[in-house]
Amino acid sequence: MDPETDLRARLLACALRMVAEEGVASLSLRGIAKRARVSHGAPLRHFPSRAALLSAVAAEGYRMTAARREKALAACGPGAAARLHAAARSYVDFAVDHSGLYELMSRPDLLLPTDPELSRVSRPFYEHGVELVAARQAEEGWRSGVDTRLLAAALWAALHGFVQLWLLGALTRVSRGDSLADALDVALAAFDLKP
Amino acid sequence: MDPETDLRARLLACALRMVAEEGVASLSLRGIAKRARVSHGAPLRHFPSRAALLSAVAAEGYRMTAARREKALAACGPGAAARLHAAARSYVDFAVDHSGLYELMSRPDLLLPTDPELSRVSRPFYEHGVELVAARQAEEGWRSGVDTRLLAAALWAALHGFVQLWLLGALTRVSRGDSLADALDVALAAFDLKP
DNA sequence: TGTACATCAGTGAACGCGCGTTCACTGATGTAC
DNA sequence: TGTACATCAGTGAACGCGCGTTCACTGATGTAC
Repeated sequence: MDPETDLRARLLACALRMVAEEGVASLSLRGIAKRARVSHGAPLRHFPSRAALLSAVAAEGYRMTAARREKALAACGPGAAARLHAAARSYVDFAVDHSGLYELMSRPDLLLPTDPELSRVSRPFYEHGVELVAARQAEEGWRSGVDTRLLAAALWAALHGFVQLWLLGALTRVSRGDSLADALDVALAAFDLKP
Repeated sequence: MDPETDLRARLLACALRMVAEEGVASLSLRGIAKRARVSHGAPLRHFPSRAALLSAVAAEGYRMTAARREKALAACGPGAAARLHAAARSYVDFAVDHSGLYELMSRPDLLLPTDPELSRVSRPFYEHGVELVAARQAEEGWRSGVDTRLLAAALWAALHGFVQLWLLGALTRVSRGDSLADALDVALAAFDLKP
């Protein structure tokens, strides 16, 4: 906890700030070390490689987006449709608010393919999403004939693609206003994904 | 045309082969020059920078995917729904068959933001997609209340996200079989995007 | 309480790498007269 | 037909950069006796 001693936590905090401010490309070991006011070899005392450090940052991203979903679910109505919609909204909101971090999480070439911490935190996040889809199928008979996991994957894909286009700026030119929430709601409604 | 003299075309051909075989990361100026059996300074006689060369490669990618769509449209039925579906299928097929090139086309950080050739070839491709959506709306009253451009963008986003998940391998574990076409059809049908 | 020792986080110089780009050059080709 | 010149694609050495990682080290901390 002491910012002078817990260098591991400090490095992660610096990396989170850097990826938010300057993007994925700024995440070099040397740059992170410099930001943490520490010699450039020091990070390797806490992470075996750059990819390991970046995987830890990505894992933190999953924790953040999971927390955001929990908050959204706690604040929304009780129906399965409302809950699925709130979760989808929270996912997109997270990605747009933390676009650099989201990009890192989407770049397997920068992460350790088998990092245990990363799987431990990303898998439950995804499984929870599948459950939200299953709940809506069960409660409403929505898309009742469709394989739940494939439906969840397709929804995830649509959200992921939506975020990428939004970050590219391709959607601002397209949506009526500049509001992300409006554009997303219209897009979700077009696919019958809104309650 | 002469492979010994038209170095520009040769460089593009080499880059296309390299990105297919070894991915985006292999596309260094020096590597491309080496593959073309030419000194590492030679490419800069034909392209002002690495980003310019990569933009020309990406433009070729748009030409390829547009050609693929034309072929698919020529082979499919006459209805607007069938045509939209065929175009969507051809887009995903192209991305999966040329995943490295598709990744390059999706990486604006590697391309010139305002390359004229790239816009000249990508904009019509996208506009044609919008027209296919509009045609289905007009012919069938499908999603008739929804803004055409936003609907097209949402569809594009869904396809793009689908491809990314497929290339990640996330969908093979999810779909009933290993067939891309099957998974895509189920996903599109779930969103009422199939005829 | 004091001494000897082990541990280990962090240092900073160094290694070796590939990169994009620059630059003076060579040598072939085409053109003007 | 022959000479002088301009053009220009391609060469290869060099520059300068930032990178991940290695390595011998320092110095503080904790522990055993």
